[in-house]
Amino acid sequence: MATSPGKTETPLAGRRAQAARNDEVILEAARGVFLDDPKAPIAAVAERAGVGISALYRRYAGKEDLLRQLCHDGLRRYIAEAETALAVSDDWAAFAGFLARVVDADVHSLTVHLAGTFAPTEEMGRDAMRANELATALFERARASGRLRPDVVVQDLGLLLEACAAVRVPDSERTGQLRRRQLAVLLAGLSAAPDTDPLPGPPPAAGEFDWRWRRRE
Amino acid sequence: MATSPGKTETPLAGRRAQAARNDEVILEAARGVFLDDPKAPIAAVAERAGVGISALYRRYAGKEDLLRQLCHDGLRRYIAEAETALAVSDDWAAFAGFLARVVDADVHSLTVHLAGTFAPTEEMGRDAMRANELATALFERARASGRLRPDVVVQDLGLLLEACAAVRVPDSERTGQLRRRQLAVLLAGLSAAPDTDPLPGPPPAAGEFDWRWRRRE
DNA sequence: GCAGACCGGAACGATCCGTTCCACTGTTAG
DNA sequence: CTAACAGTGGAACGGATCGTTCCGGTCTGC
Repeated sequence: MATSPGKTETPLAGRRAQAARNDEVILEAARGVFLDDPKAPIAAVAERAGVGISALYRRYAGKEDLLRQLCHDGLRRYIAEAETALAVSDDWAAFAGFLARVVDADVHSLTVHLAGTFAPTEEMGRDAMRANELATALFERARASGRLRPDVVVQDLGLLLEACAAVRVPDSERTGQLRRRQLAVLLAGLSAAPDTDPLPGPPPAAGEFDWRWRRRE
Repeated sequence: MATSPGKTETPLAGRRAQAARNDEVILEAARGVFLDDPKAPIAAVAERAGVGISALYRRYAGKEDLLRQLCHDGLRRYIAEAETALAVSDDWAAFAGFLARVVDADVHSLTVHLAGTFAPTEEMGRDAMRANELATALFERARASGRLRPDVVVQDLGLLLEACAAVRVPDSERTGQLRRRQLAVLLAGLSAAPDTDPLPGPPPAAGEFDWRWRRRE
């Protein structure tokens, strides 16, 4: 809507423009709120966005709709970062950079932690598969670079991301710093070292984390 | 029931014995339930224990009381494990063994994740300080063994435990295995390696995680 | 000017949950 | 033997929370 009304060229005026801006404001507020607490009330989103509840319900059929949108956006971000990384020539740098950007953007909280709170669409299913393929490709390249210890598997990335997302302090900037630190420790731990013991237990298997996508609560 | 109780020597008869057994059953159920979800309803505990709600309220003044007890128990367990570890002569083995046992017992979920849901007692405050001292002692010994990279600090243990506690799959035994794996990766990451980059950002500081103990929600 | 897009926020109804209450039952002291 | 009673199960209650709806008001684009 609002694509060609002779005058809406200027970005800042009119009711239409205000509404269009609200689209973004609301999404950003929702991201902030649900990142912090996946089961926050929808009123918290409205408050944070500085709008009324109606402004939300005008855009989304219900809470589930909003959550789905948010999660899907996260998934797309994940895919985009992976594609960007795949264009990097240095195998290890591509891998490490990808993880750093995914951790920085808190994509994990946006996807995995929100999953199960809504009915996923088929498109999300396809995107999730594609995300897996891309991550696997990045992982294989990292492995080929020889800097990974031989007994890690792609699924270890799930544990790694979970570990980073679990770091949480009140100040969000500081949270980012600490997550980077955690990531560095984990990457060091996944790196090939001549004399370390092999990792214990059966490695995480494909599909072992799929339960998160099933309806919860 | 009603096995002629010549005396209450036999551990299995009588109302009194049943009640005494319930003490333990209830605590165990509560541990299981609140470990899984810190804000689970109290009725879930009763159900899991196979008792009525009254049996709970007969023992604890309210939910907060139960939570406090559980958390304090976890803290004591932490202290006990640390003391056991300090008796081990090999510095690194003491350190690694301590962490493994703390992770296995899920002490972190019992303490940190429950903190903030109740008003802590002064004794808990003292115990928390003691726990910190013991952990620091273990950490210093580990550092003295030369197997730790120089830029890690005691507070990194908080991140490490959080990372392990964040690993969660429906099957609890499997969860334990995966946590051990995560722990192994993290310990490898914290180990001294000749050519690694220093860890990024300011290291976690003392008191930076104290906010968890302040009242939440 | 006026139809209607857009919005704020009160109101509503459905849950959920902690706690209380009461009827019941087996135990045990006397 | 029996009268208290500790111990219990679970229904009932009251308060809180939250998703959603609804209505009255405002401003805009035509």
